[in-house]
Amino acid sequence: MPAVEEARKALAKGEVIVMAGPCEVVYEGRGASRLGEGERLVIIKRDRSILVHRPTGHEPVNWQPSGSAIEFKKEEGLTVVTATNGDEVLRIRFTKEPSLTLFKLSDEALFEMYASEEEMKMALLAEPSLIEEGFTPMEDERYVREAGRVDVLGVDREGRLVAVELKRRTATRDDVKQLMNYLDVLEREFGKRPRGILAAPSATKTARAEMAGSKIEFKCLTPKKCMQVIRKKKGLDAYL
Amino acid sequence: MPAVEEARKALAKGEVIVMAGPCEVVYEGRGASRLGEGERLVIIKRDRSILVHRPTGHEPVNWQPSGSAIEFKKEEGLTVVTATNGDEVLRIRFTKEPSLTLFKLSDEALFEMYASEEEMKMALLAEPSLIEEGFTPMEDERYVREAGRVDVLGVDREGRLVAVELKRRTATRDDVKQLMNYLDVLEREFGKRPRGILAAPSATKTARAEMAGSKIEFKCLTPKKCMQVIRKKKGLDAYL
DNA sequence: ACTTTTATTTCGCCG
DNA sequence: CGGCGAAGTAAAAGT
Repeated sequence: MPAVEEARKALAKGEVIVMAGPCEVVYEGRGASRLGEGERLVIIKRDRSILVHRPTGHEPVNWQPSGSAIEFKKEEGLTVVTATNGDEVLRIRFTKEPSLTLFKLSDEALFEMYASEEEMKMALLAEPSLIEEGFTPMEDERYVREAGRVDVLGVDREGRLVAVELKRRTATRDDVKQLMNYLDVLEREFGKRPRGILAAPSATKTARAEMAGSKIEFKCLTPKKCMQVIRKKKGLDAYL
Repeated sequence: MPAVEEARKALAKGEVIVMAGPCEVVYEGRGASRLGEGERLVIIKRDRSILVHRPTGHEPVNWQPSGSAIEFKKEEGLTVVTATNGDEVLRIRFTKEPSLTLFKLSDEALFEMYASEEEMKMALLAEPSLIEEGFTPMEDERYVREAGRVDVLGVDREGRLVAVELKRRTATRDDVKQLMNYLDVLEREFGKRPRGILAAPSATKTARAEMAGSKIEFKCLTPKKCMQVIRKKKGLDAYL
């Protein structure tokens, strides 16, 4: 079966196609690019995204996102692949017949990015100075009647009660309000309003405004930093 | 030959390796990620960059840039690939023996991004209003003694001489200075200082400051826009 | 659906 | 070499 036919069928069957061979590549769309003859890998995925990879560099030299219209043609005896997405066109012209490798891949797994909020808390408990010098955690996940759970409850160097709310991504105004809720309940319980610290990699503008108006403090804490602490801790544990 | 051995040799020979099979992927570095079992393509290039591609999505789910330390191992009978780059580690554990496809690719071609400056000039000559309404090009690449060449020399709607300098990328202060040079020479030649227009997709802050201080005008002109004009022109030519 | 923000951003130029 | 800005940014989250 000719390579062009085989590729069309494979794409229809949802297989991933890898073509390898000498080709010229032209892209025109938001920008424009030209790539002279050379040997590359062309990868076409089942969602009709396409990648052109040179033998070096971890980024594709050209590509088209998923949902592109992929066409396999023979033009003057040469195999041509075009991928059209709106007014953007990628055209790959193989100057010699490319090799064709097909892969039937099944992949339903969940991709989890970043350290989890749980891991961030572990890091914080292992290294309380991530919040501030002299911070001492007292309770992990303290249950606050009606309001829910405070991530970490502790005291600062001057003995003041501190409620810490952790977020693994940009903190929102809702997160600030939730922490305010905890502070309200804790104030009634202890007779004195605790400090409130929202620890997150960043905060939205509205969240910052809310914090400014309610005396809640912000502490920048990234999952990355937490991962470093956890790994350091692990390394230490392994050493001891 | 075992796949692990074969992969090592291929990498040493500068070949591009494509491994396909069910695997689990763990990344820890600037961030951290976990990807459960599923079938993926793993591409290892000769510059020791590595990509993990799921069957959909045009971006790799995990990767490591060029210059990573790539290791192929057998652990408890399973093939494991690790790529280490500084304190970043990518680990791919194949739960079944992966297929191994090797590609010997030679690619020395130049990659040209954007429309060329030449193409931008063609567009401008074909559609002078890209500069401003009433602009009329008079000379293409006018040689200015000692100073070099002005991209386009023309007159505006009020008959004033205009020197246009084209850049396909963000204009720098040096570009402004070059245009000023042309203006100086043209002023001596014509007895009157021409208008100077720098046409580029954007300008650096320093370039903008230099323009403000030297009465040089900026006209935003993108390669994309020029490509559109060229294509429209081509379409018209084909029609006539 | 549109806008804003993030990213293991990457990449290039500027200072 | 560090910092800043753009990218055919892409992709996710907020509005």
